[in-house]
Amino acid sequence: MQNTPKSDHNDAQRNIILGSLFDPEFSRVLAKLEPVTFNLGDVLYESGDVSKFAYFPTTAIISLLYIMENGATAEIGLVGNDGILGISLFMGGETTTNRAVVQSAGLGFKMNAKDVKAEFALCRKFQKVLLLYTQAFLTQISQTAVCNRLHSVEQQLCRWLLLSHDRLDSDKLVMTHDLISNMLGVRREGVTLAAQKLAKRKLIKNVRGTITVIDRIGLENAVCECYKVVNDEYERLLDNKLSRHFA
Amino acid sequence: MQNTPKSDHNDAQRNIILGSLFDPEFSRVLAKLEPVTFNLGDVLYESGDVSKFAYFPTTAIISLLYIMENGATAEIGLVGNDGILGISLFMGGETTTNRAVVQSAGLGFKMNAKDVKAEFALCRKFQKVLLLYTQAFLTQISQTAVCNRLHSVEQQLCRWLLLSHDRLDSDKLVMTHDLISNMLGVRREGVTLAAQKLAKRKLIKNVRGTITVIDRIGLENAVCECYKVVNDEYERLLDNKLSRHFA
DNA sequence: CTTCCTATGTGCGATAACACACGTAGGAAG
DNA sequence: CTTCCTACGTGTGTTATCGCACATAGGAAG
Repeated sequence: MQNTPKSDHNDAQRNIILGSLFDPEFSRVLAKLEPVTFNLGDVLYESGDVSKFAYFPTTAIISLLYIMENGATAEIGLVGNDGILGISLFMGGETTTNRAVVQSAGLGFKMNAKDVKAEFALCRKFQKVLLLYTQAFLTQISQTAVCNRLHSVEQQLCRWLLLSHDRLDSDKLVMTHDLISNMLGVRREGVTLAAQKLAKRKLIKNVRGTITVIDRIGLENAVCECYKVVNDEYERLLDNKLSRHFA
Repeated sequence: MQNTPKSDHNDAQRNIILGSLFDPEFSRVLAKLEPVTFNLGDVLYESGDVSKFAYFPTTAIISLLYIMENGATAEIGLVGNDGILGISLFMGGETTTNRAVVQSAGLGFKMNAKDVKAEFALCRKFQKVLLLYTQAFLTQISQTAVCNRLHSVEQQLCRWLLLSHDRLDSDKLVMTHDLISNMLGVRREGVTLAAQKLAKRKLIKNVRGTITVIDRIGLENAVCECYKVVNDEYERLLDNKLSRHFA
């Protein structure tokens, strides 16, 4: 079980929750982590599932979706190296009403539900950062609600691209319009139209199966205020230099 | 300062968070509460405010709104006797990005921010119920996001009426179409149209400044699934017999 | 009873997003 | 090179909601 080489240690710090811990807490938490590879489309939780694990992405992005009875979907929020998947474990509810899907393949770690709860109860710093993250995530969801109500598909696509870009190393988002439309809860054609407009403005490059960010600053100028509200709150609460703009 | 007569004691239990506590914790918490009267339109927090108090409504309803730069508004969620206003105090963020407005006048209690934090750290049961409530509230916001994305104004009005009705003693909602439109983030005319349709179906009565629920069951049949998702989660997490349907 | 403010009712053109249909093209597999 | 699946592009008509304009009516204050 002594499988925690130096590389894992460094990788774990790429996750902001884990990276906020110091020894001896960090080492103790690290000992309970297990590396995970997330593949595109993997379902980590289904609505109502009692999960055995919480997940700490480092390079992957996980999307939380609500699935309607008629099959329509809409994204609640997304989690990358800025957070943890499995809030309900330490909040006490055990389950949520969402599905968690891997939106962008990558790496991360998982931890037993039991260990998460134990550390949450035991370690002040761990508890504090998890609660702060939960508040930040709450802001993300809130702004998703606002944006869904008041903004155009094009603006929402901008916001979504920026939130995803912030959580990736690359400028390439391997992602079909169809998948994006499931996240945004709009038609595939709507995403195509919006992506074309952004491409025409030279903000992104739009080729089969991949959207490439070519003008990050331009995107930030094009997006609605919702992006900044969420980003500022993540920085404030998690001392998070997530945004490349401020990096 | 010995102003905690029997009536206050009973009133406090009407709030589900407070009502979930038992002596001696309940008495200790009660001693730190101060009765409050909430008047329609009162702003309890502004976006970014560090509040000195958390609020526990008993008969009032508080609405959390996001205000856009251009003045447009949209509701994130609402809090009545089922919850607490001031999640950011114990989550650690101190402020939120929302405005808290009294949507329906009534009574409740407030508690010093310092006392809230102290009790949260000290009292396991208090901490537990607050975190469970926060998860329930998170579900409410999530479903607001979904509903904003996928459902019609009429369905959203149904949901909003039911959520409000659940948190009131009366069948009369003292509320103009204009105010409702601010909550739902739609035009006043849109609310008028939707309310007329519901009135035509004999689900509500619609007179100047007041909407009266006359067929609760009918409304529950007319509403989208979002209402039930939220309601079920509140019941599951808070053992909450809030819904009159199940009362 | 009259005035006047506010809430509601209503109509109309504009727009964004929808549903559906079908054409085109990238690129892996044979 | 051809086949074929999938992703993307595009057109048409429909619908929900918007923005604006203005008419009506409840009801408190004088």
